[in-house]
Amino acid sequence: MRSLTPQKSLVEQTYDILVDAICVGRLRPGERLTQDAVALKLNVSRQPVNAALGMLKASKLVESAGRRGVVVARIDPVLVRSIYQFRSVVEPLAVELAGNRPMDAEWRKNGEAIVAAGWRAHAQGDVLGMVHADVDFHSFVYRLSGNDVIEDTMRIYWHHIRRAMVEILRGSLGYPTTVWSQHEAIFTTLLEGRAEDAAAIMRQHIVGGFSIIEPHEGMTAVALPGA
Amino acid sequence: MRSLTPQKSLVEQTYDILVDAICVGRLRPGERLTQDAVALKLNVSRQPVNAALGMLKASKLVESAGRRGVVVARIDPVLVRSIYQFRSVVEPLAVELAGNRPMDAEWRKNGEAIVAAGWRAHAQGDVLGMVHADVDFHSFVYRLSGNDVIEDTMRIYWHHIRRAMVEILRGSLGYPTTVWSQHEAIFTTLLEGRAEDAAAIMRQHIVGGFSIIEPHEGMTAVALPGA
DNA sequence: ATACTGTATTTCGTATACAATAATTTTGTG
DNA sequence: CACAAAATTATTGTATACGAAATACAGTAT
Repeated sequence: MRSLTPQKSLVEQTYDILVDAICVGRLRPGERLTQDAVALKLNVSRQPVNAALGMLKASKLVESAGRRGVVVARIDPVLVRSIYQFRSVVEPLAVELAGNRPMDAEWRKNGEAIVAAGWRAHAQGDVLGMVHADVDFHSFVYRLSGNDVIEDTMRIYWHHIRRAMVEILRGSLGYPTTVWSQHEAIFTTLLEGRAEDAAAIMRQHIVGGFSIIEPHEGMTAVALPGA
Repeated sequence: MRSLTPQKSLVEQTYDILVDAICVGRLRPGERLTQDAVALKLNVSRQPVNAALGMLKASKLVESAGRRGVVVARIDPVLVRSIYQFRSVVEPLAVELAGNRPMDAEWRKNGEAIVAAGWRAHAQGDVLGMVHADVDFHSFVYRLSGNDVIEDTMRIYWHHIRRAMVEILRGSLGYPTTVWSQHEAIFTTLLEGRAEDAAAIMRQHIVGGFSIIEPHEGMTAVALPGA
Protein backbone atom coordinates (compact mmCIF):
# COMPACT_ATOMS: atom_id res chain seq x y z
CA MET A 1 0.00 0.00 0.00
CA ARG A 2 1.25 3.46 -0.90
CA SER A 3 1.24 6.17 1.70
CA LEU A 4 -1.13 8.88 0.61
CA THR A 5 0.28 12.23 -0.25
CA PRO A 6 -0.63 15.04 2.12
CA GLN A 7 -2.23 17.18 -0.58
CA LYS A 8 -0.27 19.85 -2.33
CA SER A 9 0.05 23.24 -0.71
CA LEU A 10 -2.21 26.02 -1.89
CA VAL A 11 0.81 27.65 -3.49
CA GLU A 12 1.48 24.63 -5.68
CA GLN A 13 -2.17 24.14 -6.52
CA THR A 14 -2.47 27.77 -7.51
CA TYR A 15 0.69 27.54 -9.59
CA ASP A 16 -0.48 24.38 -11.38
CA ILE A 17 -3.89 25.82 -12.18
CA LEU A 18 -2.45 29.04 -13.58
CA VAL A 19 0.21 27.24 -15.60
CA ASP A 20 -2.38 25.01 -17.17
CA ALA A 21 -4.74 27.88 -17.89
CA ILE A 22 -1.95 29.75 -19.64
CA CYS A 23 -0.67 26.74 -21.57
CA VAL A 24 -4.01 25.71 -23.02
CA GLY A 25 -4.73 29.33 -23.86
CA ARG A 26 -7.58 29.89 -21.44
CA LEU A 27 -5.61 32.88 -20.23
CA ARG A 28 -4.56 34.83 -23.27
CA PRO A 29 -1.28 36.71 -23.73
CA GLY A 30 -1.56 40.26 -22.49
CA GLU A 31 -4.30 39.40 -20.03
CA ARG A 32 -3.92 41.12 -16.70
CA LEU A 33 -3.94 39.19 -13.45
CA THR A 34 -4.20 40.81 -10.05
CA GLN A 35 -3.55 38.91 -6.86
CA ASP A 36 -6.95 39.84 -5.49
CA ALA A 37 -8.78 38.61 -8.55
CA VAL A 38 -6.99 35.27 -8.60
CA ALA A 39 -7.39 34.83 -4.85
CA LEU A 40 -11.08 35.52 -5.12
CA LYS A 41 -11.59 33.10 -8.00
CA LEU A 42 -9.70 30.28 -6.29
CA ASN A 43 -11.08 30.97 -2.83
CA VAL A 44 -7.71 31.46 -1.17
CA SER A 45 -5.99 34.45 0.33
CA ARG A 46 -3.57 36.64 -1.56
CA GLN A 47 -0.64 35.06 0.25
CA PRO A 48 -0.38 31.80 -1.72
CA VAL A 49 -1.34 33.64 -4.89
CA ASN A 50 1.53 36.02 -4.38
CA ALA A 51 3.95 33.14 -4.02
CA ALA A 52 2.54 31.32 -7.05
CA LEU A 53 2.78 34.43 -9.20
CA GLY A 54 6.41 34.73 -8.15
CA MET A 55 7.01 31.26 -9.52
CA LEU A 56 5.13 32.10 -12.70
CA LYS A 57 7.41 35.09 -13.17
CA ALA A 58 10.47 32.91 -12.70
CA SER A 59 9.08 30.56 -15.36
CA LYS A 60 8.57 33.55 -17.66
CA LEU A 61 4.93 32.68 -18.17
CA VAL A 62 3.90 36.06 -16.77
CA GLU A 63 5.61 39.41 -16.62
CA SER A 64 5.45 41.89 -13.82
CA ALA A 65 3.45 44.98 -14.68
CA GLY A 66 4.63 47.03 -11.75
CA ARG A 67 1.87 48.18 -9.47
CA ARG A 68 -0.74 46.93 -11.93
CA GLY A 69 -0.42 43.23 -11.30
CA VAL A 70 1.11 40.77 -13.73
CA VAL A 71 0.42 40.19 -17.37
CA VAL A 72 0.35 36.85 -19.17
CA ALA A 73 3.47 36.79 -21.30
CA ARG A 74 3.19 36.68 -25.04
CA ILE A 75 4.56 33.57 -26.71
CA ASP A 76 8.09 34.70 -27.45
CA PRO A 77 9.54 33.25 -30.67
CA VAL A 78 13.04 34.02 -29.47
CA LEU A 79 12.46 32.01 -26.32
CA VAL A 80 10.97 29.13 -28.27
CA ARG A 81 13.94 29.12 -30.60
CA SER A 82 16.33 29.16 -27.65
CA ILE A 83 14.51 26.23 -26.11
CA TYR A 84 14.80 24.26 -29.33
CA GLN A 85 18.50 25.01 -29.63
CA PHE A 86 18.79 23.76 -26.10
CA ARG A 87 16.76 20.65 -26.79
CA SER A 88 18.85 19.87 -29.84
CA VAL A 89 21.68 18.82 -27.54
CA VAL A 90 19.83 17.87 -24.36
CA GLU A 91 17.41 15.39 -25.90
CA PRO A 92 20.10 13.38 -27.70
CA LEU A 93 22.05 13.35 -24.44
CA ALA A 94 19.02 11.88 -22.68
CA VAL A 95 18.78 9.16 -25.31
CA GLU A 96 22.45 8.28 -25.07
CA LEU A 97 22.31 8.06 -21.30
CA ALA A 98 19.14 5.99 -21.55
CA GLY A 99 21.05 3.61 -23.80
CA ASN A 100 23.58 2.95 -21.07
CA ARG A 101 20.97 1.70 -18.66
CA PRO A 102 19.11 -1.58 -18.65
CA MET A 103 15.45 -1.37 -19.52
CA ASP A 104 13.36 -3.94 -17.70
CA ALA A 105 9.99 -5.30 -18.79
CA GLU A 106 8.10 -2.72 -16.78
CA TRP A 107 9.83 0.20 -18.46
CA ARG A 108 9.43 -1.43 -21.83
CA LYS A 109 5.71 -1.83 -21.31
CA ASN A 110 5.39 1.80 -20.24
CA GLY A 111 7.27 2.97 -23.28
CA GLU A 112 5.13 0.97 -25.64
CA ALA A 113 1.98 2.33 -24.02
CA ILE A 114 3.21 5.90 -24.38
CA VAL A 115 4.12 5.43 -28.03
CA ALA A 116 0.75 3.83 -28.65
CA ALA A 117 -1.07 6.68 -26.92
CA GLY A 118 0.59 9.09 -29.34
CA TRP A 119 -0.60 7.16 -32.38
CA ARG A 120 -4.07 6.93 -30.90
CA ALA A 121 -4.36 10.67 -30.25
CA HIS A 122 -3.05 11.26 -33.77
CA ALA A 123 -5.63 8.93 -35.29
CA GLN A 124 -8.42 10.68 -33.42
CA GLY A 125 -7.22 14.16 -34.30
CA ASP A 126 -7.18 14.97 -30.58
CA VAL A 127 -4.91 18.00 -30.46
CA LEU A 128 -4.65 18.34 -26.70
CA GLY A 129 -4.12 14.58 -26.48
CA MET A 130 -1.29 14.80 -28.99
CA VAL A 131 0.47 17.53 -27.06
CA HIS A 132 0.05 15.46 -23.94
CA ALA A 133 1.44 12.35 -25.64
CA ASP A 134 4.40 14.36 -26.86
CA VAL A 135 5.19 15.57 -23.35
CA ASP A 136 4.79 12.03 -22.05
CA PHE A 137 7.17 10.50 -24.56
CA HIS A 138 9.98 12.93 -23.93
CA SER A 139 9.50 12.83 -20.17
CA PHE A 140 9.73 9.07 -20.45
CA VAL A 141 13.09 9.37 -22.16
CA TYR A 142 14.30 11.83 -19.53
CA ARG A 143 13.43 9.41 -16.78
CA LEU A 144 15.03 6.59 -18.69
CA SER A 145 18.24 8.61 -18.82
CA GLY A 146 18.57 8.42 -15.06
CA ASN A 147 19.64 12.05 -15.02
CA ASP A 148 17.21 14.04 -12.88
CA VAL A 149 18.67 17.35 -13.95
CA ILE A 150 17.35 16.80 -17.44
CA GLU A 151 13.77 16.24 -16.38
CA ASP A 152 13.79 19.02 -13.81
CA THR A 153 15.12 21.48 -16.34
CA MET A 154 12.90 20.48 -19.20
CA ARG A 155 9.71 20.50 -17.13
CA ILE A 156 9.70 24.29 -17.08
CA TYR A 157 10.47 24.63 -20.76
CA TRP A 158 7.74 22.19 -21.74
CA HIS A 159 5.22 24.72 -20.51
CA HIS A 160 6.41 27.04 -23.23
CA ILE A 161 6.53 24.29 -25.82
CA ARG A 162 2.98 23.27 -24.96
CA ARG A 163 1.82 26.85 -25.29
CA ALA A 164 3.41 27.25 -28.68
CA MET A 165 2.04 23.90 -29.86
CA VAL A 166 -1.51 24.55 -28.71
CA GLU A 167 -1.41 27.90 -30.43
CA ILE A 168 -0.02 26.57 -33.69
CA LEU A 169 -2.26 23.53 -33.84
CA ARG A 170 -5.37 25.60 -33.19
CA GLY A 171 -7.73 24.55 -35.92
CA SER A 172 -5.18 22.36 -37.65
CA LEU A 173 -5.16 18.59 -37.91
CA GLY A 174 -2.32 18.10 -35.46
CA TYR A 175 1.22 16.86 -35.58
CA PRO A 176 2.56 15.42 -38.81
CA THR A 177 2.87 11.64 -38.88
CA THR A 178 6.67 11.81 -38.84
CA VAL A 179 6.60 12.92 -35.22
CA TRP A 180 4.99 9.70 -34.09
CA SER A 181 7.03 7.43 -36.29
CA GLN A 182 10.15 9.13 -34.96
CA HIS A 183 9.05 8.51 -31.39
CA GLU A 184 8.52 4.89 -32.26
CA ALA A 185 11.86 4.66 -34.05
CA ILE A 186 13.72 6.21 -31.14
CA PHE A 187 12.15 3.77 -28.74
CA THR A 188 12.70 0.62 -30.79
CA THR A 189 16.25 1.61 -31.73
CA LEU A 190 16.93 2.10 -28.04
CA LEU A 191 15.48 -1.34 -27.32
CA GLU A 192 17.87 -2.79 -29.87
CA GLY A 193 20.73 -1.30 -27.90
CA ARG A 194 21.76 1.15 -30.62
CA ALA A 195 21.88 4.26 -28.47
CA GLU A 196 24.00 6.30 -30.88
CA ASP A 197 21.54 5.76 -33.69
CA ALA A 198 18.61 6.54 -31.44
CA ALA A 199 20.27 9.76 -30.36
CA ALA A 200 20.78 10.73 -33.98
CA ILE A 201 17.10 10.18 -34.72
CA MET A 202 16.26 12.26 -31.70
CA ARG A 203 18.39 15.12 -32.96
CA GLN A 204 16.60 14.97 -36.28
CA HIS A 205 13.31 14.85 -34.45
CA ILE A 206 14.03 18.07 -32.57
CA VAL A 207 15.41 19.93 -35.56
CA GLY A 208 12.42 18.79 -37.59
CA GLY A 209 10.07 19.80 -34.81
CA PHE A 210 11.43 23.29 -34.80
CA SER A 211 11.03 23.60 -38.54
CA ILE A 212 7.32 22.96 -37.99
CA ILE A 213 7.13 25.72 -35.41
CA GLU A 214 9.43 28.26 -36.98
CA PRO A 215 7.16 29.39 -39.82
CA HIS A 216 4.60 30.40 -37.21
CA GLU A 217 6.59 33.26 -35.80
CA GLY A 218 3.54 35.39 -36.41
CA MET A 219 1.78 33.42 -33.73
CA THR A 220 2.51 36.13 -31.26
CA ALA A 221 0.37 38.58 -33.12
CA VAL A 222 -2.58 37.89 -30.87
CA ALA A 223 -5.01 40.49 -29.71
CA LEU A 224 -4.08 42.20 -26.52
CA PRO A 225 -7.25 42.41 -24.44
CA GLY A 226 -8.09 45.74 -22.94
CA ALA A 227 -6.78 47.59 -25.97
CA MET B 1 21.21 61.74 -14.32
CA ARG B 2 20.65 58.04 -13.76
CA SER B 3 17.30 56.71 -12.58
CA LEU B 4 17.62 54.96 -9.27
CA THR B 5 16.73 51.30 -8.89
CA PRO B 6 14.03 50.33 -6.40
CA GLN B 7 16.17 47.88 -4.43
CA LYS B 8 15.58 44.16 -4.54
CA SER B 9 12.66 42.74 -2.64
CA LEU B 10 13.24 41.21 0.78
CA VAL B 11 12.46 37.80 -0.70
CA GLU B 12 15.26 38.10 -3.23
CA GLN B 13 17.69 39.51 -0.72
CA THR B 14 16.93 36.70 1.68
CA TYR B 15 17.32 34.14 -1.07
CA ASP B 16 20.64 35.57 -2.21
CA ILE B 17 22.05 35.68 1.30
CA LEU B 18 21.05 32.11 2.06
CA VAL B 19 22.34 30.80 -1.26
CA ASP B 20 25.68 32.41 -0.69
CA ALA B 21 25.93 31.19 2.88
CA ILE B 22 25.25 27.65 1.72
CA CYS B 23 27.60 27.81 -1.26
CA VAL B 24 30.61 29.09 0.64
CA GLY B 25 29.93 26.58 3.39
CA ARG B 26 28.99 29.02 6.11
CA LEU B 27 25.83 26.97 6.49
CA ARG B 28 26.88 23.32 6.68
CA PRO B 29 25.00 20.37 5.21
CA GLY B 30 22.51 19.00 7.70
CA GLU B 31 22.16 22.31 9.47
CA ARG B 32 18.61 23.10 10.42
CA LEU B 33 16.95 26.37 9.50
CA THR B 34 13.67 27.61 10.89
CA GLN B 35 11.77 30.51 9.41
CA ASP B 36 11.73 32.29 12.75
CA ALA B 37 15.47 31.98 13.24
CA VAL B 38 16.27 33.30 9.77
CA ALA B 39 13.71 36.08 10.06
CA LEU B 40 15.18 37.14 13.37
CA LYS B 41 18.75 37.12 12.09
CA LEU B 42 17.90 39.11 8.97
CA ASN B 43 15.47 41.46 10.68
CA VAL B 44 12.53 40.65 8.47
CA SER B 45 9.25 38.90 9.05
CA ARG B 46 8.67 35.22 8.37
CA GLN B 47 6.77 36.04 5.21
CA PRO B 48 9.68 36.79 2.87
CA VAL B 49 11.72 34.08 4.56
CA ASN B 50 9.01 31.57 3.82
CA ALA B 51 9.02 32.56 0.17
CA ALA B 52 12.80 32.46 -0.05
CA LEU B 53 12.95 29.02 1.52
CA GLY B 54 10.46 27.82 -1.05
CA MET B 55 12.86 28.94 -3.76
CA LEU B 56 15.75 27.27 -1.96
CA LYS B 57 13.79 24.02 -1.95
CA ALA B 58 13.12 24.32 -5.66
CA SER B 59 16.87 24.80 -6.18
CA LYS B 60 17.51 21.69 -4.08
CA LEU B 61 19.84 23.59 -1.78
CA VAL B 62 17.64 22.76 1.20
CA GLU B 63 15.27 19.93 1.92
CA SER B 64 12.02 20.16 3.77
CA ALA B 65 12.15 18.52 7.19
CA GLY B 66 8.42 18.48 7.73
CA ARG B 67 7.31 20.39 10.77
CA ARG B 68 10.91 20.87 11.86
CA GLY B 69 11.93 23.49 9.36
CA VAL B 70 14.29 22.89 6.49
CA VAL B 71 17.72 21.31 6.43
CA VAL B 72 20.66 22.38 4.31
CA ALA B 73 21.03 19.67 1.68
CA ARG B 74 24.13 17.53 1.62
CA ILE B 75 26.29 17.86 -1.46
CA ASP B 76 24.88 15.09 -3.59
CA PRO B 77 27.48 13.38 -5.80
CA VAL B 78 24.73 12.03 -8.03
CA LEU B 79 23.40 15.53 -8.61
CA VAL B 80 26.89 16.85 -9.32
CA ARG B 81 27.49 14.07 -11.81
CA SER B 82 24.15 14.78 -13.49
CA ILE B 83 25.04 18.44 -13.77
CA TYR B 84 28.36 17.61 -15.40
CA GLN B 85 26.71 15.24 -17.87
CA PHE B 86 24.39 18.09 -18.63
CA ARG B 87 27.20 20.59 -18.99
CA SER B 88 29.09 18.27 -21.31
CA VAL B 89 26.58 19.08 -24.04
CA VAL B 90 25.28 22.48 -22.98
CA GLU B 91 28.64 24.24 -22.68
CA PRO B 92 29.86 23.21 -26.13
CA LEU B 93 26.49 24.34 -27.50
CA ALA B 94 27.03 27.73 -25.90
CA VAL B 95 30.44 27.99 -27.53
CA GLU B 96 29.14 27.03 -30.94
CA LEU B 97 26.34 29.55 -30.74
CA ALA B 98 28.78 32.19 -29.54
CA GLY B 99 30.86 31.47 -32.63
CA ASN B 100 27.96 32.43 -34.86
CA ARG B 101 27.73 35.90 -33.42
CA PRO B 102 29.97 38.86 -33.95
CA MET B 103 32.10 39.86 -30.98
CA ASP B 104 32.71 43.58 -30.81
CA ALA B 105 35.59 45.34 -29.07
CA GLU B 106 33.61 45.76 -25.87
CA TRP B 107 32.88 42.04 -25.55
CA ARG B 108 36.42 41.22 -26.42
CA LYS B 109 37.76 43.47 -23.70
CA ASN B 110 35.37 41.94 -21.17
CA GLY B 111 36.45 38.46 -22.13
CA GLU B 112 40.11 39.29 -21.81
CA ALA B 113 39.52 40.82 -18.38
CA ILE B 114 37.66 37.74 -17.19
CA VAL B 115 40.37 35.39 -18.41
CA ALA B 116 43.00 37.57 -16.77
CA ALA B 117 41.08 37.61 -13.49
CA GLY B 118 41.20 33.83 -13.47
CA TRP B 119 44.94 33.75 -13.90
CA ARG B 120 45.35 36.37 -11.22
CA ALA B 121 43.25 34.49 -8.65
CA HIS B 122 45.20 31.36 -9.55
CA ALA B 123 48.52 33.09 -9.03
CA GLN B 124 47.41 34.37 -5.65
CA GLY B 125 46.01 31.05 -4.50
CA ASP B 126 42.71 32.80 -3.83
CA VAL B 127 40.28 29.89 -3.75
CA LEU B 128 37.06 31.87 -3.53
CA GLY B 129 38.38 34.17 -6.23
CA MET B 130 39.09 31.21 -8.49
CA VAL B 131 35.59 29.84 -8.10
CA HIS B 132 34.26 33.29 -8.84
CA ALA B 133 36.42 33.61 -11.93
CA ASP B 134 35.25 30.22 -13.10
CA VAL B 135 31.60 31.25 -12.77
CA ASP B 136 32.36 34.50 -14.57
CA PHE B 137 34.04 32.87 -17.51
CA HIS B 138 31.28 30.41 -18.19
CA SER B 139 28.56 33.01 -17.66
CA PHE B 140 30.40 35.16 -20.16
CA VAL B 141 30.21 32.39 -22.74
CA TYR B 142 26.51 31.87 -22.03
CA ARG B 143 25.83 35.52 -22.65
CA LEU B 144 27.96 35.43 -25.74
CA SER B 145 25.82 32.58 -27.05
CA GLY B 146 22.82 34.86 -27.23
CA ASN B 147 20.66 32.04 -25.85
CA ASP B 148 19.07 33.19 -22.60
CA VAL B 149 17.80 29.73 -21.78
CA ILE B 150 21.36 28.55 -21.27
CA GLU B 151 22.26 31.18 -18.75
CA ASP B 152 18.95 30.98 -16.90
CA THR B 153 19.27 27.23 -16.59
CA MET B 154 22.90 27.12 -15.62
CA ARG B 155 22.59 29.83 -12.99
CA ILE B 156 20.84 27.43 -10.62
CA TYR B 157 23.24 24.60 -11.25
CA TRP B 158 26.26 26.80 -10.66
CA HIS B 159 25.18 27.08 -7.04
CA HIS B 160 25.77 23.38 -6.73
CA ILE B 161 29.00 23.50 -8.66
CA ARG B 162 30.29 26.30 -6.44
CA ARG B 163 29.41 24.32 -3.35
CA ALA B 164 31.22 21.24 -4.55
CA MET B 165 34.24 23.28 -5.60
CA VAL B 166 34.54 25.19 -2.35
CA GLU B 167 34.31 21.93 -0.46
CA ILE B 168 36.89 20.15 -2.59
CA LEU B 169 39.35 23.02 -2.70
CA ARG B 170 39.19 23.52 1.06
CA GLY B 171 42.80 23.58 2.13
CA SER B 172 44.10 22.75 -1.33
CA LEU B 173 46.02 25.02 -3.68
CA GLY B 174 43.14 25.57 -6.03
CA TYR B 175 42.30 24.70 -9.60
CA PRO B 176 44.94 23.04 -11.73
CA THR B 177 46.60 25.29 -14.28
CA THR B 178 44.88 23.47 -17.17
CA VAL B 179 41.55 25.02 -16.22
CA TRP B 180 42.83 28.51 -16.84
CA SER B 181 44.74 27.69 -19.99
CA GLN B 182 41.63 26.01 -21.32
CA HIS B 183 39.56 29.10 -20.61
CA GLU B 184 42.12 31.14 -22.46
CA ALA B 185 42.25 28.67 -25.34
CA ILE B 186 38.47 28.62 -25.68
CA PHE B 187 38.35 32.39 -25.81
CA THR B 188 41.18 32.91 -28.28
CA THR B 189 39.99 30.08 -30.52
CA LEU B 190 36.59 31.72 -30.55
CA LEU B 191 38.19 35.03 -31.47
CA GLU B 192 39.88 33.33 -34.39
CA GLY B 193 36.46 32.26 -35.62
CA ARG B 194 37.07 28.56 -35.10
CA ALA B 195 33.87 27.81 -33.16
CA GLU B 196 33.99 24.06 -33.73
CA ASP B 197 37.46 23.80 -32.28
CA ALA B 198 36.54 26.00 -29.36
CA ALA B 199 33.53 23.82 -28.64
CA ALA B 200 35.73 20.74 -28.65
CA ILE B 201 38.08 22.31 -26.13
CA MET B 202 35.11 23.22 -24.01
CA ARG B 203 33.90 19.62 -24.04
CA GLN B 204 37.34 18.51 -22.90
CA HIS B 205 37.31 21.21 -20.28
CA ILE B 206 34.06 19.94 -18.76
CA VAL B 207 34.99 16.29 -18.89
CA GLY B 208 38.34 17.11 -17.35
CA GLY B 209 36.68 19.25 -14.71
CA PHE B 210 34.50 16.39 -13.65
CA SER B 211 37.46 14.06 -13.38
CA ILE B 212 38.87 16.48 -10.81
CA ILE B 213 35.66 16.39 -8.83
CA GLU B 214 34.78 12.73 -9.19
CA PRO B 215 37.44 11.30 -6.85
CA HIS B 216 35.99 13.41 -4.07
CA GLU B 217 32.71 11.53 -3.80
CA GLY B 218 33.48 11.18 -0.13
CA MET B 219 33.01 14.89 0.22
CA THR B 220 29.50 14.31 1.46
CA ALA B 221 30.75 12.55 4.55
CA VAL B 222 30.54 15.71 6.57
CA ALA B 223 29.45 15.86 10.15
CA LEU B 224 25.75 16.35 10.63
CA PRO B 225 25.34 18.91 13.38
CA GLY B 226 22.91 18.10 16.11
CA ALA B 227 23.82 14.43 16.06
C1' DA C 1 -8.62 73.57 -24.73
C1' DT C 2 -4.48 72.03 -22.54
C1' DA C 3 -0.93 71.30 -19.33
C1' DC C 4 0.04 70.68 -14.73
C1' DT C 5 -0.58 69.56 -9.92
C1' DG C 6 -2.72 67.55 -6.03
C1' DT C 7 -5.73 63.75 -4.49
C1' DA C 8 -8.02 59.34 -4.61
C1' DT C 9 -7.67 54.62 -5.86
C1' DT C 10 -5.50 50.42 -6.92
C1' DT C 11 -2.28 47.13 -5.95
C1' DC C 12 1.55 45.21 -4.17
C1' DG C 13 5.05 43.87 -0.53
C1' DT C 14 5.63 42.95 4.10
C1' DA C 15 4.17 42.33 8.89
C1' DT C 16 1.34 40.27 12.14
C1' DA C 17 -2.20 37.05 13.74
C1' DC C 18 -4.26 32.55 13.83
C1' DA C 19 -4.98 27.66 13.37
C1' DA C 20 -3.38 23.06 12.42
C1' DT C 21 0.01 19.49 13.21
C1' DA C 22 4.26 17.17 14.13
C1' DA C 23 7.66 16.58 17.66
C1' DT C 24 8.83 16.58 22.47
C1' DT C 25 8.25 16.38 27.16
C1' DT C 26 5.84 15.24 31.09
C1' DT C 27 2.91 12.59 33.80
C1' DG C 28 0.53 8.61 35.26
C1' DT C 29 0.31 3.48 35.62
C1' DG C 30 1.47 -1.49 35.59
C1' DC D 1 11.60 1.31 36.01
C1' DA D 2 9.40 0.78 31.36
C1' DC D 3 5.88 2.30 28.70
C1' DA D 4 1.69 4.56 27.13
C1' DA D 5 -1.17 8.54 27.12
C1' DA D 6 -1.75 13.29 27.58
C1' DA D 7 -0.15 17.88 27.70
C1' DT D 8 3.13 21.14 25.95
C1' DT D 9 6.01 23.20 22.67
C1' DA D 10 7.82 24.21 18.19
C1' DT D 11 6.98 25.23 13.65
C1' DT D 12 4.71 25.65 9.62
C1' DG D 13 0.94 27.22 6.25
C1' DT D 14 -2.55 30.41 5.47
C1' DA D 15 -5.36 34.49 6.40
C1' DT D 16 -5.79 39.18 7.50
C1' DA D 17 -4.04 43.86 8.31
C1' DC D 18 -1.14 47.71 7.24
C1' DG D 19 1.78 50.88 4.83
C1' DA D 20 4.09 52.44 0.60
C1' DA D 21 4.12 53.31 -4.15
C1' DA D 22 2.36 53.68 -8.70
C1' DT D 23 -1.49 54.89 -11.60
C1' DA D 24 -5.69 57.22 -12.70
C1' DC D 25 -8.42 61.08 -12.21
C1' DA D 26 -10.19 65.55 -11.38
C1' DG D 27 -9.65 70.39 -10.61
C1' DT D 28 -7.26 74.63 -11.67
C1' DA D 29 -4.53 77.92 -13.95
C1' DT D 30 -2.95 79.58 -18.29
